[in-house]
Amino acid sequence: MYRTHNCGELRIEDKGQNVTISGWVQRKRDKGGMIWIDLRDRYGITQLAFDESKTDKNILEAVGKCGREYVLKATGKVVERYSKNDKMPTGDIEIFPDELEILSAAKTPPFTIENESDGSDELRMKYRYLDIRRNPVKKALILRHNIARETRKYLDENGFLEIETPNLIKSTPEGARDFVVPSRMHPGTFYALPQSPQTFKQLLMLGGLDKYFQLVKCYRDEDLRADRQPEFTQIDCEMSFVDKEDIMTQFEGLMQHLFKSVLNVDIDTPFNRMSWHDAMEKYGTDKPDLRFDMPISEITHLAQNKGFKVFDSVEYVGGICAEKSASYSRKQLDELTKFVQQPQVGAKGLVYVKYNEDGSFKSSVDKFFTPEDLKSWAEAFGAKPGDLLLILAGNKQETLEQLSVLRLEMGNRLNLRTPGRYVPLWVIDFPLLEWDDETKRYYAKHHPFTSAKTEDIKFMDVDPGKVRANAYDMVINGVELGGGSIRIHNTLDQQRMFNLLGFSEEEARAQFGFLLDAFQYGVPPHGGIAFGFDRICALFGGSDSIRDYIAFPKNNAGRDIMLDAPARISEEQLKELKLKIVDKG
RNA sequence: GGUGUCGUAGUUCAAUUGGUUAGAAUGCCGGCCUGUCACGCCGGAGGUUGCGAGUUCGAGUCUCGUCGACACCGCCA
Repeated sequence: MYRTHNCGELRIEDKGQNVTISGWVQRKRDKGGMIWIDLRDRYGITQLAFDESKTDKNILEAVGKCGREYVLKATGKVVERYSKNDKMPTGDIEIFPDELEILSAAKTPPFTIENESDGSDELRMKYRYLDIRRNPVKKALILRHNIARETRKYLDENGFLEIETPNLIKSTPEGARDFVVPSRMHPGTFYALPQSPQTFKQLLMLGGLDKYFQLVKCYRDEDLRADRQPEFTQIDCEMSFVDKEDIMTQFEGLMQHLFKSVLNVDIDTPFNRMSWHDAMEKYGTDKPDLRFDMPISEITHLAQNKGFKVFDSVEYVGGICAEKSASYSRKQLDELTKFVQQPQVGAKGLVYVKYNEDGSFKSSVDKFFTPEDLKSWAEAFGAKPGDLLLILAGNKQETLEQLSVLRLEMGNRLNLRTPGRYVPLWVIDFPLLEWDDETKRYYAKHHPFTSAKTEDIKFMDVDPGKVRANAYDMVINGVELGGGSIRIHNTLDQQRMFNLLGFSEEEARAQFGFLLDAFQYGVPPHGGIAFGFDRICALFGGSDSIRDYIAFPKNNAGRDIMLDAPARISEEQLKELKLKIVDKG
């Protein structure tokens, strides 16, 4: 037997028991005469003690060999410590082993297995199995497990069925790039890995299953980000005989349950709602962080025709008001200017107006504007003495986006993005379609199965860009956690949608014939939502990167540096698949 | 596809802005120490400064290329 107890559970009450524990050597302290080993497993650390004058010679010899991360099995009596450690749960006791077995020797690990490791990200990813031994990584994976368990519990209790859908499916032209898998039995043809089980879950509704969910891997062959992996997990859900309100209420409930059961945090329902249009105008983004307000105000009409060419020559002038920041130094303002001028942000420059405590103004454009002008701006911003106005100008769309980035930066600098505080929001009334200038056609903003708002259907033929969708995104603290829609549920509307997207009837049939056929056999009105499970984990864990919550993530370039994947395959494999590599890049 | 930052002992970083033998901490190895728990003390080993070219009397430092890591833009219905 390898253990009677784990390394985290023995207490003073267990004094006198004969126990066996197994684990890894966290640390060895040789004091001369006395030697201690901290033995670690998933549950904690227990100290082994060895007395050079009393412990068996063979055991001492084995102890001498032990280095960090050796795997040991130790049997002995639990004794009360002579000097206790109140920082450890097991700090009152230790074990004097009378048997010790080295189960596995270990090379010295390339980085320290401590809460604050000395290893870089790259090194820790290469040796991810060692990294996982560290408490922060272990905790993140436990958090992920807890969120998964509570998701299943809530959805089960609400009548949802977890149903698996296939991973080898068919490539579709819309949306993200597909990962593709060659078929051996049908040379020259390919499966695609699903970007989401979208059509399957709709067919499950046709199948009458009513309420479906799945914790499901999805795959998108696009470039990575801190919050984007090529394979990721969704909480994918669909319901029948529901409208938008039913779904929003149901999944506010899920989120409320997760916050309460996993973090013991109370969040209020119903969540606030904001139209996509308002979000873009007020915050420059469709996923505003509402832990702080600092909305964007437009002052184009106040700032133009006063002789300042930069403002006169543009479509849009607007900015944000940072409270109590008029005392910002030249250096800080230069930093902000540099920040917005980074190519990633792309602003040409930054105009500031300090609304001083004494009511006077100091700005970078004093040459062009009178104090009265600046006062009118301050009023437009709702600014008070002591506030700092930060103003950008340019093309409207781009400037709003730049202001949204600047707003988040100011939120960070002013510590307004409080960790542990959660402000949920539904963003609704998304445009159904997006015009693409390059290909001169509309694309579905969400996906081609999303229905239009009834009152906007009249614009469908005359001004499709104006049609709003029955879609909703859940945003918490500026993170887009999930989104969904009420689906189209009749053949005619679906065909009209494919038409708008430029599909010929034949193309629509070839791609989605099974769905159009299915729609002829009695379709319940239905809709659903999908959450980024990894993002929920990162939000709950307080991290910006989902990699910390994935056991074996891919790096920035989509590689698994532990496996060294992707990799070449053998000539035999290629032959079997009837594939030929023409250009190795 | 593009932009930016970075790359120096096993590891994390430094090197006075181009100048002697590239340092520190930590880890590792050896020795001492009977109550440690980030133990302590003494000693030791450890380097093709990612790789390649160039400028220079002289390059870790400057230039170009290349490879890699990270963040972002494009992309992600």
